[in-house]
Amino acid sequence: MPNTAPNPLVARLCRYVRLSEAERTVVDKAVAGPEIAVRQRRDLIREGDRPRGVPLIVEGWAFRYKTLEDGRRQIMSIHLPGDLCDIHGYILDEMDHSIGALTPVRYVELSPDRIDMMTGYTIPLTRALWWDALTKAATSREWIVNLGQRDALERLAHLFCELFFRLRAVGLVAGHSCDIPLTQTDLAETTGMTPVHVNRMVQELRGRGLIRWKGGEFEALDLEGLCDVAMFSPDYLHLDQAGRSPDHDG
Amino acid sequence: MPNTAPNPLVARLCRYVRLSEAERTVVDKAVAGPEIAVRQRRDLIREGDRPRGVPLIVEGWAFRYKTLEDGRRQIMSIHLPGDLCDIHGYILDEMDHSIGALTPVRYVELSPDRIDMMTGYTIPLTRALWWDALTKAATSREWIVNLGQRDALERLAHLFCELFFRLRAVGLVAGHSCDIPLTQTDLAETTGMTPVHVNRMVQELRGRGLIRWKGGEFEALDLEGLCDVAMFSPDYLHLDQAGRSPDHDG
DNA sequence: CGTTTCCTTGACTTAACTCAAGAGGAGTGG
DNA sequence: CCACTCCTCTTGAGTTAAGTCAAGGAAACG
Repeated sequence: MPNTAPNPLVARLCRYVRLSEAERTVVDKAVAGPEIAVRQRRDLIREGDRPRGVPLIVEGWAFRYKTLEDGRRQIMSIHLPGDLCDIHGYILDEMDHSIGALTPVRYVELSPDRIDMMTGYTIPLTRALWWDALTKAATSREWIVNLGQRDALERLAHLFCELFFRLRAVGLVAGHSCDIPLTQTDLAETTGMTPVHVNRMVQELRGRGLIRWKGGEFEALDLEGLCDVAMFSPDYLHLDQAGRSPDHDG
Repeated sequence: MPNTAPNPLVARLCRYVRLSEAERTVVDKAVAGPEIAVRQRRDLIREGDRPRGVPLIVEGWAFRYKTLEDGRRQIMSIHLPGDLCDIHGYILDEMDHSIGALTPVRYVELSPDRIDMMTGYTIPLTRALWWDALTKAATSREWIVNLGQRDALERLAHLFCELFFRLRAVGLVAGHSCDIPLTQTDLAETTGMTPVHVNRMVQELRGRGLIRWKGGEFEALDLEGLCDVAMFSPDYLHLDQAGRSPDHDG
């Protein structure tokens, strides 16, 4: 029985535009398909593979990464439930990086023809898909700023802020708390520092009373303070204008 | 007399697919429009502005950047002639960053309806536009890897490699030489280091006999060696498969 | 209950930054 | 044509943020 749960892509696209019943049906059809389960720390797709379709994360956390010849690894993006990984990525002949599962992940693979079914169906739907792609591009750019200009503490704080805002946008924050099921080594590979130094910076954030984070449970004790440390502004996530109809169920 | 010069967007898209006469005409029409000249170090568009259209760089080097509250600045991407800056960026209400001119720049601003004219005209054309957007996203991700995992020397070498390959792809390399009209401060803001340290690293690359770079003229004395230092692989630029018909006028 | 993974801490090292000053060019105006 | 400024590049000396190495502890796992 597919899709008894709310379609996460519909939820996502409704952040950007108001979708008609017909549009929702099209998206539902596009997403209808077997869910694939990936175990923690396994890959959804590997560098060098020919892309088959576009993964839509239904549950769990995924991440894109690249490994250098000498083993250094960098996480290039983190994908949360509802995230579409690179719509149209299937156009390229070969993956230039890998996508892995940080936690156990369930996802649906949208085939090119199902993508085509959505793009070009109506203008608002196309627009919403673009919007999603654009915010992902903006997020990549923000990570460049983060890595290039912020020091270790700011960088870590910024990542926590981003994750917090993104999780909140998909309803995964309760109060000031959410799950952040990353290891400190994951954070290190994301922020370009060593695990040891991540540890020290996490403690610093804890010591300043900004965050609690233990066993994967995260709490923003002082969100404003955390944003200040990070010089974080959620503008690049383009949530505000988008959030004009949070009542997805019309 | 518009477009006596070859249309740079046609040239770009022909890297990805073979375009029909009709498709070329559509692209020509989309690009037909007044060229805008921007003086060196001025902005094409600023953070906070409402995007008007999509800049297509005709001549010169442009760059996206973001400035933090305290003045630190990061260059997030570099745009060379033929580059389309974020097709569909006009969908977003507000720019979350600025685009400036590194050199004197001439560009055409494609209005949303001209973009729409191209997207959806035919499948190959749409595909080519997507391809272009995808390689730009891949480049952003590679910059993340660069900033996160490579040390100063590798990082600088990597940037030189990327610029060299990209310039070559648009016919701006002669032999092993090309213009790289950046200051060392520009490189610093791109690679997330200080100008002083950029200087030292440039000298190191010179000292190893890998590059010559003086007065904006760059020469890859030992391209292979430079790629080795950088652990550079041009895969992410997705030039190879694309380059199957370099004879654009065929 | 043993093993593995992850977190934590300390002591030491190093890559990169900071500050400061000088040199070389390019452009400008007297 | 020279003096001036401005900008970029260069170099040196001292400092600091972050990395390295190593070991112990805590928690999770089978």
